Amino acid sequence: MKQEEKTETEQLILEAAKKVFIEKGYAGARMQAIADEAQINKAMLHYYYRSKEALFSRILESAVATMSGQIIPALQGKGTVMEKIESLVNNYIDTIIQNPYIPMFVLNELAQNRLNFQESLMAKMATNDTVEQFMKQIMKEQKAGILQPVGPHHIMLTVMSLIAFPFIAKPVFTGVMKIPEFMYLQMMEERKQLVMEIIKKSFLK
Amino acid sequence: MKQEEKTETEQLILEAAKKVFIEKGYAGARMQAIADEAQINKAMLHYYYRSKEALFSRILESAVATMSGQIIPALQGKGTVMEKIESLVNNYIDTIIQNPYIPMFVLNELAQNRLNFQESLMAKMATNDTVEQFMKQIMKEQKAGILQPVGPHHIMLTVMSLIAFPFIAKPVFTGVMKIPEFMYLQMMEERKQLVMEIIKKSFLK
DNA sequence: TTTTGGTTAAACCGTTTGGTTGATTTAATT
DNA sequence: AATTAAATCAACCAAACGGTTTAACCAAAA
Repeated sequence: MKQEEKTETEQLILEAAKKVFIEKGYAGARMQAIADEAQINKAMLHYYYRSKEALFSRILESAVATMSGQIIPALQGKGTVMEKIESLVNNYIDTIIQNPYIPMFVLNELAQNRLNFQESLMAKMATNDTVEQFMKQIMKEQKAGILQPVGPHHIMLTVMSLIAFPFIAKPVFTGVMKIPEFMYLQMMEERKQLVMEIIKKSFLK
Repeated sequence: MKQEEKTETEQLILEAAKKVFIEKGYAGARMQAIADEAQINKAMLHYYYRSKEALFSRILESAVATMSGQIIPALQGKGTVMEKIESLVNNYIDTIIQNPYIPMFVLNELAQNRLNFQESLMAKMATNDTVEQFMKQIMKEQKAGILQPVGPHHIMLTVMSLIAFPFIAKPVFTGVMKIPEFMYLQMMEERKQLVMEIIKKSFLK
């Protein structure tokens, strides 16, 4: 067996852990539940990943990678601010439709700040000035009279709000308001266009 | 001692429980930690509130009451849709500034749906048709040509996104982006005006 | 004075937790 | 066929958990 590629069991564990950790959170997740989900023995979890924390940080990092993998490329390279935001909105919503629980998961861990997750994220951001560059581009286009003179932080925050919150609030729709799954998905698809209209009307001069 | 009003200890317990539950979530919260926070004995927790679940549901219900106490009144009575939204935005942001962890807490519990929290919320909504009435008002103003013809769900979702998400993302600002607390608060104050501008530009004809 | 109810600290209980162990099976190598 | 190392398992363990009980303490009410 090659050491480079993961064994089937390792993959099973990762997928099971992802499901359980995202569903229950770190404290609520049980190693036995992960083992059951992966249909393996509990000892295997510790055989492949030393501890609950080690396994968890793997899952958390892959979730962050999924998110930043959509955000960073969209904001890089050429193109106007609006073009980049449009790319961000489309890519991000598509990605999250397939992993709807990721935003809540990451924000939750960020809030609890288990073992300095905040600082490790900060370090990752520092080595990559994409966001900072994008903010500078916003200010440049504001001076050029293309964009409204609104604080760049507010613009970023607004975009993220419009994209991410609908997924965080998903249980409100499917659970409390009893809106069926397919209708919720349809709303999220419609949202790409709506969000862009909102952003353009709000921040374009 | 009067039975109607809570004893000092009961209040101490509730406040300690609120802090610990909101900080750590249900699974992560420890009864001993709540007792320590309240500076009382662990036995007292069970003396006043029978179990962890009972204590937790008290906290959860009060959090929901705080939120719906701002949402429901703002949407009732006379006034145009925009006037109601403006009242909602101002009241809600003011309330959440003082309880910034409530939205995350409630949405989190909704996502995990511990012991049918979703259904109990749904029942509470059904006995109060404020939201439904407000949606009808939106459609009426759309037919009257006051509002853009956007799905009422989208409008509600957009408003909630713009209001609630910045608080859910607070750790990103104060933790990852190292924005100081006072500057974050200042942003939230600025947001009342900005959010209304965005909503008016987006949904008013 | 006696009684009552809030309060405390500590010991205790049954269960569940993350984690370990040693033995056993599997699969590739010689 | 013999050897070896990786993979898997059931059983186990110490610690921590929510919750209970006990016994003593105290202030106010009866």
